[in-house]
Amino acid sequence: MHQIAKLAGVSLGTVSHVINETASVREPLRQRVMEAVEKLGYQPNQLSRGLRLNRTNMIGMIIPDITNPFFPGVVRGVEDVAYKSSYRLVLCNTDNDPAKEATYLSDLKSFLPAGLLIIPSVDSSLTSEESGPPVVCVDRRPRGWKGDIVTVANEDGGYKAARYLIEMGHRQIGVISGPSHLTNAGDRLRGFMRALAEANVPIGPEYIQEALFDRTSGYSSALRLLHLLPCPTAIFAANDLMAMGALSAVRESRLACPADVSIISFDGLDITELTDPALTAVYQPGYQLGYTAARLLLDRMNGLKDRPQEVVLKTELRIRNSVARMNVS
Amino acid sequence: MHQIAKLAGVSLGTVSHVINETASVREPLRQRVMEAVEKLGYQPNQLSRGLRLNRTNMIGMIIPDITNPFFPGVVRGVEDVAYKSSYRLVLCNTDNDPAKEATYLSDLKSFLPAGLLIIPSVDSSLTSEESGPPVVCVDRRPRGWKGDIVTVANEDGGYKAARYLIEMGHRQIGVISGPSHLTNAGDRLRGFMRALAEANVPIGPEYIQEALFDRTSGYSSALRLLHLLPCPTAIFAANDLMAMGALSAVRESRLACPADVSIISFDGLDITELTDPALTAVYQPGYQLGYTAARLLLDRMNGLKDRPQEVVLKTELRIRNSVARMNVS
DNA sequence: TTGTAAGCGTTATCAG
DNA sequence: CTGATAACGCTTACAA
Repeated sequence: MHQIAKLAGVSLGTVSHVINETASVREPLRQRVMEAVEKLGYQPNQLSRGLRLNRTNMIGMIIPDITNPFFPGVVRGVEDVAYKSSYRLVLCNTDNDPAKEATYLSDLKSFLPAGLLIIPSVDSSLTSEESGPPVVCVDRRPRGWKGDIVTVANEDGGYKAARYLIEMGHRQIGVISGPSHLTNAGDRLRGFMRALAEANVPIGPEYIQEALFDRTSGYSSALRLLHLLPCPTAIFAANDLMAMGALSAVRESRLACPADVSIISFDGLDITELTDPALTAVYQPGYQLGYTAARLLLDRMNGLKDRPQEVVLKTELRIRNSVARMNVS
Repeated sequence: MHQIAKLAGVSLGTVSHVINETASVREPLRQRVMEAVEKLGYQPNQLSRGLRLNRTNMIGMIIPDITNPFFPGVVRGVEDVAYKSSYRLVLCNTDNDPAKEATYLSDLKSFLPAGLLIIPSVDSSLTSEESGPPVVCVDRRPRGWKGDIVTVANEDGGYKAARYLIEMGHRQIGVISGPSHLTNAGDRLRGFMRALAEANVPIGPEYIQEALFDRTSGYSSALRLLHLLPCPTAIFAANDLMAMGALSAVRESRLACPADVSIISFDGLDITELTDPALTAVYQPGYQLGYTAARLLLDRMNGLKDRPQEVVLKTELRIRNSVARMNVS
């Protein structure tokens, strides 16, 4: 910036003024400055800029597992609205590791982002403080979180899954749930159990396995389920990754899906329509989730002062081929 | 920091010394300072810190499409080594949009990252300059790039795919290539063509479709291929996403894979072993790619001054069920 | 309309 | 061993 000022024969202040259009500068001067900017390929230093302004143009986002195809979908939703508003989205992946999440969160904050989007995997380290950038939680609710949040109707989604299984005649049902400390996992399970209870379908505790929302833990949970007697005729996996693991387990047990055991899932990622069989699932709108959260965050960044909002998006049952009709005995 | 100094009754300089262990401070003082740090929940401002030090503790990474499951794998590889060395990885997704890539690149740079990892989708905007943070390219080589780069043996991988198809008796072959301006797409195609030429298997230009490395373009390219006469008995898709699109196309054309048309792919993501049929593919080690690139970047950041390195990882054919043996007529 | 200078939160140099 | 103080690159009153 010094160089520009020198090259254009003006002062630092003036350079800043023409760059930020913060004061009307006479045309010839403006020209000279812009030329200098071009010639030197000047890029403003965001660090000093942010330091001065007390905020940068970046939106930070923390996701638990970049490897789970559900999250990239929500990231795309965020990206689309953030970029259009000329904010830059920077992503941090925590691997579901609470320590990583805490570190990334505080590190991100110390970069003074304009806003923060968090898919929390842990309760701590997140308190709706007044100071600092606006934060909106996405997909999961940390215990005691009182700020903005956008989620999907997990309880209702779980309910729908169970209803469908029951309608298809299943009475011996296994569940692969997500980590119990995650609200979305808990809600899905609760909805599922509610439907079973309403229909008087019993389910023993050993038929409810807790896994980690990833493929390998879904696989081993399914294996445990398949070794139970009586063997479940249907399995509800609380997300697609675990359902895919379950599918592998079924195959390796020399069973057929859905002939021997049906699988119903949660997420409805489009890749699961290519599996064998295509997975019936409760679809949740990942892109919309991100899109909505980002819009809300932008509103906050622009000074919206309402009381905290809670947006809940709908889910929808997508029937494909992984659930067979049972003859009720 | 002011507050800490005041609370501990010392000067700013001393606080800094204590925090960074940049001078041995007498124990009682040190104690007082640390207590103050704890009590105030002090987090150093990375902006000012970076401004002063002329570099931050973040590693920036630019990926072209977070939605393509191949990239999250390489991100994980990077993340693992970066985090262990207490660097923070921040990700930017460009959607294969050259403008976005340029913007993110220059924005990232102006945050003075300690290093930069780029999976380039466009040639421009990347010049191996002396100034600025070390940069290593991953997976694809921009035209004229003379700096560090780690890729996989794409040409050889393409060659392997064609060899296998030929060995299985296929003579009428279609190709769904990636965007021709991307080196990895070009290399894969070149290797593939070389094997065909060596085996005297002809292929008309209309049997080579260029698509965008995503599912929908893979789908429509496959449709075009399937309408040709004679219809290809095998299709090589230059990545898994396009192969999955091709699979959909085959199904919707009421053809069977591999009975009517075989598919061989490139990537070998683990989700493609659950498709129907499981996809035979040239596997490329995504995690290793990221891991290796990150190691190299760390070396550069630590002052390694060698001439630019070029690391090429091996690929490997993974035979599953999507390629049938043909009776050579 | 333009220039000057203070200050954002750190670190580093250099006296005391 | 500790404390002033300048400097990092930029924005913004305020003065000219």
